[in-house]
Amino acid sequence: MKTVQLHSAKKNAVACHNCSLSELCLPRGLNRDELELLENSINKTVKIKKKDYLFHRDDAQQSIFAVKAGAIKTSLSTPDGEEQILGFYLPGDLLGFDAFARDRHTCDAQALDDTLVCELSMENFQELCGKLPIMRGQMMRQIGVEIEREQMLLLTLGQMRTEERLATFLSSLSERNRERGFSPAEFNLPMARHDLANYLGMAVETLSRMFSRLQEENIIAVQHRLVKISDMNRLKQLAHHTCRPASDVLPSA
Amino acid sequence: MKTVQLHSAKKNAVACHNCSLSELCLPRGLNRDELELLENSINKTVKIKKKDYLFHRDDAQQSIFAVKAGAIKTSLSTPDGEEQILGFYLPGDLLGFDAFARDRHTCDAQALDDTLVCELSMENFQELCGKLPIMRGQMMRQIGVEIEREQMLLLTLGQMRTEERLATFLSSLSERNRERGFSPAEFNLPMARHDLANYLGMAVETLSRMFSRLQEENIIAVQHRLVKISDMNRLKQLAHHTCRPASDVLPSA
DNA sequence: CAAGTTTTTTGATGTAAATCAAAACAATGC
DNA sequence: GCATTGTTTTGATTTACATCAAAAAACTTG
Repeated sequence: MKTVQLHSAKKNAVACHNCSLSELCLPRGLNRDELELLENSINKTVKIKKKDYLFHRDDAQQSIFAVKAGAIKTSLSTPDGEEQILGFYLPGDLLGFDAFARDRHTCDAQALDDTLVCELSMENFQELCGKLPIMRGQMMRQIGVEIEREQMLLLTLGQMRTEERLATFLSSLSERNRERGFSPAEFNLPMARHDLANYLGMAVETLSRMFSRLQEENIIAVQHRLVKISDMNRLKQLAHHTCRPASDVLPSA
Repeated sequence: MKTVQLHSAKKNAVACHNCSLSELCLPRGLNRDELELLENSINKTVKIKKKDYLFHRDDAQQSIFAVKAGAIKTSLSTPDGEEQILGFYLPGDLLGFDAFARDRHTCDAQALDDTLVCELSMENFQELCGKLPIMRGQMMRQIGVEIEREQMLLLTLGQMRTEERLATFLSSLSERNRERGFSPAEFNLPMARHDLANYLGMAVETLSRMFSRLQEENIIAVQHRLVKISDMNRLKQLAHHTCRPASDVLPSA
């Protein structure tokens, strides 16, 4: 349960320009020298075992991380032990921006599975941002993605009821898979029910019931962590049109 | 209800080094030339009337804004017209970072009252970030503040009961006032009940009942938008869930 | 592969908060 | 001043979801 020792393992390194995630990480328009500068700045393939922490709340910020394989969850916890999961980070996602306010992380980051990450030290991050405007733009874009993600979750927690929350989650995970060239209709959930329920602000029992409900309605088929979406249209309907109890059909004023 | 025409009004400008918010905006350690560069980059005192929009969702990002007087709310809305308020921006707060992901704003920003903002165009923002590492650091810090703020709200919406949510909100507004040299025990709420209820993810009626409850318990006294905190300890106890950094030391078990 | 542990699902019941309804209270205009 | 409109509070009722309880799967481990 201790934070993993980083700044290690260069073995098994894959150069950025060969990495399958390069389209996500690498800005276009870097010349040879700039690319080399970037490659030399990154500590490749740090390994984190399942349930180990990438960082803890109040840790001094060392780096920005990019997930290469596996999955990370970030969470805040309260003095009395309640936690709120803030995000799930899958291959291609960047994390660590939370520490910008105080140079210390504001949340915990724990591996949901054995995980590989690239590490960009803050020192190198600063240097890259100073020297390469393109890299700075790319980083700003990633920060924007982080802010947008949190805003969507706020909308979900604040306005939707439980079935809609799950439909929204499944729908956006499906969309994400599609964007990355995986099947949008069939995929494995990277997290346990407990974590997903917490993330979506509901009890595990409620989440389970909502899975059952979507299954009964023939919108999805679930077994364990495998989800098959059989009626994408209806799923997206549930996710988009908030089906208010009484009047779903409002006369357009 | 139209987005205000900006890039105007240099009249009534107050130079940055004379502005009462300078401690919030200005990084330390800028020399004469650097300060001048900053001052020339900023379009001062743009006026927005109550209920006008500073920007809309999908607007191309023109600028980063700093609130000088008044108040701004940002919100997301769903296709069916439900909205979720994401944040309230008071004097000294910066907003506009949401657009980093796509160069377009992801939310709406509306004035809750007649409001003054400073405007820093993205062009100048980029230039400052490139030329002045100190400014870049300051901006990164502000982005971190934004991320942290959203994370706290996620915890609030996901884990707390309604009374706790209100207690947390009042407690942190009080804290904010204290930090800025205003009374932590007596202040005016900058927003209507409707907006606060939405922000805190509850019905207006519930919010009203929670105000009444806190008043019955002699923790606060409210009349309209004026709030007096009569028992700060008990308020903070109720807001106990909230994890704040170093300053928040709770003496009780 | 049986025995234990953890995770997930299903069922019964309780409750916090939403919704419905209306009064009290401000703000605005003529 | 009184009517008009919008905001906030209070009360009665409903409900979506949490909680409690336990069975059923699914992973462990000897």
